[in-house]
Amino acid sequence: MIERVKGTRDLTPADMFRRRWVFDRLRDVFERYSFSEILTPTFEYTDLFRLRSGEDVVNQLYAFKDKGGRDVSLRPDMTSSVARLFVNRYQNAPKPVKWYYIANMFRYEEPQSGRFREFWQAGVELIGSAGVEGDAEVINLFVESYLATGLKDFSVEVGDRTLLDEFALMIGVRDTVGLMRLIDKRDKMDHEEFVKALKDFGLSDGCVEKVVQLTEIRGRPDDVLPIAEDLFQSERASSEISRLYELMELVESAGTAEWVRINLGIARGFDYYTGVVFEAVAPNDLGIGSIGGGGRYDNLISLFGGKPTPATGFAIGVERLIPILESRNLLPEFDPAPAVYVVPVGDEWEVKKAAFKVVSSLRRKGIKADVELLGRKLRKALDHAGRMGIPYVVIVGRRDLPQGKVTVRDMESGEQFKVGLEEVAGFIGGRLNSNS
RNA sequence: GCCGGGGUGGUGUAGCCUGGUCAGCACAGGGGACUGUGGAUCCCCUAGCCCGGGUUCAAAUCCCGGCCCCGGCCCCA
Repeated sequence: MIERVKGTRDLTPADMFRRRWVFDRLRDVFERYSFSEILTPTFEYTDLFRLRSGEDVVNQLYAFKDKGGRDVSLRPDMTSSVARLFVNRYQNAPKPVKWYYIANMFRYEEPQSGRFREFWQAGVELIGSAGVEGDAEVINLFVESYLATGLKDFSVEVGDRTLLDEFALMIGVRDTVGLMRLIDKRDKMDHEEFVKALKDFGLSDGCVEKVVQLTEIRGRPDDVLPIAEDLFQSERASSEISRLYELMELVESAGTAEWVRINLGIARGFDYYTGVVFEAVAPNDLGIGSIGGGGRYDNLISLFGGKPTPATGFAIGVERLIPILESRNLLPEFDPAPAVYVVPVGDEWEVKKAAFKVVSSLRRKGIKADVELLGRKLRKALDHAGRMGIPYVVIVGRRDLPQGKVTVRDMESGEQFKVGLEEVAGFIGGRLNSNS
C-alpha cells in the first residue's frame, strides 16, 4: 500500500470544515484592514531562497531539478515570493502595497509537535511604509487576527533587532547571530544553564550580567521600556526605544495594547529582519511554542534587486493555531448531514426518476439534500437518516406517485405529510426557515 | 542528522515478556430477519499482525535492518 509522505497530513472533511472556518475569519479581518489577497507559485528558483538566506538553507528546502534542468524549490515561506513579485511588477504601484495570503509552505525538517513538512500559513505583507505607523498597523492586525478566531488568552511579544544589534555592539560580540540564538533559547533553560551557556559562548562575567538584564526586559511596556533606556546609551538605541514608545501609543489607540508585551529577547533568528520583530504565544500543554510571528525587513527588496523599499509583515502558523483553538473549544462542530434525504422505495425505474426529480428541486432551492444511492430498503434508510440526524426524509414510492405526491416525514416528530411533487421543495424550505 | 517511545481490520484494543487453537473483542460500515415506516434486538458479511531479512519444525510474538507515527535535540528562512 502507498503511504502518506512523511511529515504531510491528510485533511478530513471535519478538518477542512474547521480549517475553513478559521480561514474565513482571518480573511475577513485581513480584508477589513484593506489587505488584498495574492498567490504566487508553489515553487520558485532555488536561488531566490539562497540569495536571502545563504547556501545552508538549501538543506532545509524541498529542492529539485525540473525536467528543463532548472533548480527549483517548494516555497518555505511566502515573504521571498512576495518580495520577488513586488520587485518584478509592483515597484511603481501606489504605496503602501498591502497583500495577504493563505497558502501551504514546505520545509524539509524533522516533524514534531506542531511541525510538519507541509504546513499552511496565513500572513500579510505591508510594503512601502518605513515608519512606526507601519509596524503598528501590522501588529494591530496580528492581534485582531487571533481575536477574530475567538482566541483571547495569548500575547504578542515585541522585540527589536536594531536594539539587539546595538546590544551586541555594546558588549563587543561579533557573532551577533550566535548570541541571538542563545537569547532566543533563554526560555528553554533555567537561570544557571543560561549563564553557563553564555560563558561557554565566551562572554565575560560583566557581559553575562548585561545579557541577563536584557532578557529580563519583558513585560508591560511602561514597566520595562524605562529599564531599556538605562541599559542602552547609544544614540541609535535611544531613538529606537523612542520608536517603541510610539509604537505602544499607536497600539494603545487601536485598542490592542492589552495583548502586546515588550520582550527584547525575541530575536526570530533570521538575518533579514531589521527592526521591530514579534511573536505570538498562547499558553498550552501541547508543546506548541509560537503560533505566529513577523517583523520588519527593510533590506530584502533591495537585496532582490529592487529599489530600497521598507516592508513589514507576519505569518500565522495554521497547524499551530488550530490545536490551540481546539483545546479551548473555540471551533464549531462539523455536521455533514443534509437537511433532507430522499428515499425511493423499491426498484421501479419510475420511482427512481421521481426521486431524482425531487432531490434536484430541493437542491435548486438551496437546500442541502441527499438522495438514497445504495438501494437501501425504507427501514434501513430511515434508520440511516435517524443516525445521521437528518431532519426530513422524503419517501417516494408507488403508493403516492400515481396522485403526483410524495410523503414528507419530519424525523423528529414523526409527523408525515403528503405533498405534491412540485411543492416538496417549497414545503420543506418553508418548514426549515420557520424552525431556524 | 541524533536520542527515546511506538506501529495488530476504517477506529480503539487483546495477544508479545514465557514462539505452537482458524489472531480475540468492541465500535464503525454493508446485508438479512422485516419487499412502504427509524436510532432497539438477533444473525451474517466486509476488513488486520508496517516492510524486508534472520533464528526455529513453527514468528504478531525473539534478533537485525529499513520505513512510518508520537515526542525531544539540532535547526527553524
